[in-house]
Amino acid sequence: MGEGERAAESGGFSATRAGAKCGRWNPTAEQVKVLTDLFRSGLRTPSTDQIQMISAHLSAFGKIESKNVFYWFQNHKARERHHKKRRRGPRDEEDDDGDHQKARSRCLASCTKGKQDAFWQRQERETETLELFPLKSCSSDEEKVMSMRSELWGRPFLDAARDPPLDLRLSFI
Amino acid sequence: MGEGERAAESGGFSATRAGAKCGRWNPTAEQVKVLTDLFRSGLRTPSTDQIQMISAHLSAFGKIESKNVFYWFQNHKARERHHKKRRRGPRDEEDDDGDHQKARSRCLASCTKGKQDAFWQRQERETETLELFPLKSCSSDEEKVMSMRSELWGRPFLDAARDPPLDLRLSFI
DNA sequence: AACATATGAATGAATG
DNA sequence: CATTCATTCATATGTT
Repeated sequence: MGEGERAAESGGFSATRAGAKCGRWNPTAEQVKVLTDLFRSGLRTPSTDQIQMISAHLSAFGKIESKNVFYWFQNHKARERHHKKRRRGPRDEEDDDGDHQKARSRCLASCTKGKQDAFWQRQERETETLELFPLKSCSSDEEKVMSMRSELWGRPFLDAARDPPLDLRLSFI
Repeated sequence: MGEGERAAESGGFSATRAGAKCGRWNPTAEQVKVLTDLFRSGLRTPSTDQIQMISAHLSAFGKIESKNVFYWFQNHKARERHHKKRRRGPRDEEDDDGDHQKARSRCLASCTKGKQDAFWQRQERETETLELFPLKSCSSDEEKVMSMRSELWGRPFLDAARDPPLDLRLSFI
């Protein structure tokens, strides 16, 4: 935030200065104003329709697409949350040099997830006798029913070792 | 930025950057190529066996797990589906998608924008604000559907600078 | 210019 | 299959 006003508009039809470069959307001050207002009003994850409406309204101030609105809310929400965490009082929290915010993230939540193995961890030995014991049990057995829509394209037990990478295209469809 | 973690793509492609930090899978260019190729070939929801095989093949290009393949197809399908809003003639099956490889090597994908249309792009009607595309395309033809689903937003407001969009705040929350 | 920061854009991962 | 969260990449901009 801070310099929300990139360069302000020069009056009439400024639209997108930077946008003229095919690059990314550069919101105008008015657009940011409205978006921020909506956000502060409690809107966090607008639905598709909301996005459409907001985008339509904001197009009055310059070129804008629906995805811009979507991204804006996503980013704003995520960023607001991560900034909240970084707020340490007066030099407490032995944070590093007190600058890098990306240092340690929620990595643990992603790493430690020894969670339930989904179906993609198919075990070959399933051919044996029934050995389908849910190791964890008690918990929700994550059985992805999966469409199983394979049209019997067969299982050409292709050899994945010495193959050109493109030839497998013919194996699946 | 990071601590120079991204300096691994000097060579051909990012090697084992995914597992460097508990992070997520970072597909290589070849992997993306194969996956995209499979997708374009018609594969939408690979079965467990297919996932296994694809993963096995793709492991030749770098570290990969079955779940990565699974998620990749899920995401790709979901994000490609909403761009499926094209209501054009029966022809034009150009699902040109093979340009969305960033490969993490260079900033080549600045304007490429593989157009992984997501749901926020449902019925983007491409407001006629300022059609200023100096570069080649950078825009998806799919966006010009100009759905007239709402005459409310269908008006061509180009100079609605005086229109206070504050009232829409009450409409959403 | 280099550097730092803010932020738009993209996508992997996960959940319902 | 949809919706959302998390993380990263890329770039515009401001500061030194």
